[in-house]
Amino acid sequence: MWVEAFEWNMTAGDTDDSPRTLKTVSVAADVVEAVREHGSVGVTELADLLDLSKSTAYIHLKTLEKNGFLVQRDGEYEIAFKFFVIGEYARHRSPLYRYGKPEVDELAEETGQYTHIVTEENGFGINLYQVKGETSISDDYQSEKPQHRDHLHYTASGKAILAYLPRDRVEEIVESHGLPARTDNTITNPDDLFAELEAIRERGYAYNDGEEIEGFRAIGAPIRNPKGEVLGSLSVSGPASFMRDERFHEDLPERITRAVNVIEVSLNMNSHA
Amino acid sequence: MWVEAFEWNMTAGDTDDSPRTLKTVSVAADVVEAVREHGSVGVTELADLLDLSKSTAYIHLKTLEKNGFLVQRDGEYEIAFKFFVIGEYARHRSPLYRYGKPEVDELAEETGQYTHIVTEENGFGINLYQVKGETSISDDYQSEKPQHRDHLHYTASGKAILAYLPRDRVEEIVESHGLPARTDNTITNPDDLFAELEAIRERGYAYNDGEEIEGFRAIGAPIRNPKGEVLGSLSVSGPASFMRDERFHEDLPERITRAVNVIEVSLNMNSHA
DNA sequence: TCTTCGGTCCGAGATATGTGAACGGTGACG
DNA sequence: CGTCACCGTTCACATATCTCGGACCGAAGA
Repeated sequence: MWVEAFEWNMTAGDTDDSPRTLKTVSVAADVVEAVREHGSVGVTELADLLDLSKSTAYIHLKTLEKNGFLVQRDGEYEIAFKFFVIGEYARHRSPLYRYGKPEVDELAEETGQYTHIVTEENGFGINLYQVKGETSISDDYQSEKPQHRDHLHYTASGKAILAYLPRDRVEEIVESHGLPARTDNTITNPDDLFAELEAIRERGYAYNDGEEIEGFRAIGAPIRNPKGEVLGSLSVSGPASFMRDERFHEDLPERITRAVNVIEVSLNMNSHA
Repeated sequence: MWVEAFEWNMTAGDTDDSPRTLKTVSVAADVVEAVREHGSVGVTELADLLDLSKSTAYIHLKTLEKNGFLVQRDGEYEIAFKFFVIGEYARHRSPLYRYGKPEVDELAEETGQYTHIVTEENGFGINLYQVKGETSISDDYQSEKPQHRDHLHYTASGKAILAYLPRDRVEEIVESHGLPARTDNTITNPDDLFAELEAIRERGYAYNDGEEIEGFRAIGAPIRNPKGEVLGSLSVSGPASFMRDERFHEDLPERITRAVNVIEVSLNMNSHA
């Protein structure tokens, strides 16, 4: 019996579902990530950052530049707009975006608050589209540093999605990404989370009461296909002072659910099935 | 004597300005490109597409998936939203976007027409931000298939940029990307282009009269830094019926130039220099 | 002028990559 | 119900390719 097969370098705990992967490409991915984190980097800087030899760092940067993923500005390498172009392509390809956008626009107009459409990828929430309503306060909230990828467990949209994902999928996500706290109200305990998700399923939509940002509330409802699979969610968020009483507990939920229905109908009609 | 070193695969004509590049990474880049072109691909399909062995195609797809650049949906691989996330990051990092957006919004509001902010990368125009004004016709124009990367020579914004790039840079661009025609009015001759660019410099802004889309006109003005380098451009476009007479020849140019000035001032103020 | 630091380039050796062939599962079709 | 065809997956091997250290070069600063 061949025990040798177990000698692998995988940082203990890694499930060994390992189709061989290309090391060079993974390094390149690390380079992109590093460049993104640091905004702009030079050759030596990157080498230190990733523990590569200068020559390796150099060759990687040059290759990524040649392929259009990085550009040099003032001698330093930066993320190229190619990512933006491809990203926009991916977004516009998504039916959720295409059919969701009009509803988001309308909801934002009506409520005057931040309105989002979110989907899930690799256990994170992707903020596919977001509109800042007229009444929305604080330009700096999400305007300078917009989070286009975020944890799912501390947003209304995220929880709305989690509530309708298979339980084992949620467990996987919790395990791999954890439940980091953003405020004192953030759910950080798996049991609490599952209870919350159950409540959401009973209610049909999710609340967020200061779990991401102190003083901010949100309501999010899942968008599902006929098979019951969740594709994403629609949510409205605003200051607690605005999200109160009937508006928070009746009007908005009703309005959001209606918008979701419209989106779901559009999705089904156009899903040539 | 090892002559073998000269056997290189570079498709004859390739200038051999060869900082060695990573073949594997370039293949991965090709894979991404292929997936984007085809929307979604399977293993065998990709192998045929790029003349790879099935196993190689497989390994590349898996690697890109593991690194988050591709996702599997219904068994086929697609572009992941990671591109969108990184792309949004790049966009928001750009001062041109940050300081240009408010002006674009305002201009679109005032004119009711499509308003764009464009920058250049690798000889192409990148549509950093675009708003569809209230009066803008035809939802399908650029709504289903938004071009976020386009040639520079047949748009007002593009020509405004070209006019203020160094001449040899423009020649490079023309040489590598050509001057493909979009309509009968598209400038397809380098000499004509350079004459046009000269006219733009004298005028201070660029016109587009049906060179991209029949019946569509546009005005674009360059956004420059104190050193005189062009960073991008601002443009308004609409149907010829709207872009006429004084509006086309005086009011709009004046209005756009004013907006450009505002942007330039913001840029300079915040360029901690 | 000398030093430092960053980017560029090279040869060599280790190893990660590309490949073809084989396997297993699934759906189509007779 | 059995067979075929197709697709994704895996393996072991030969070799092309990556990584690395070290050397070079030009610019900036002391």
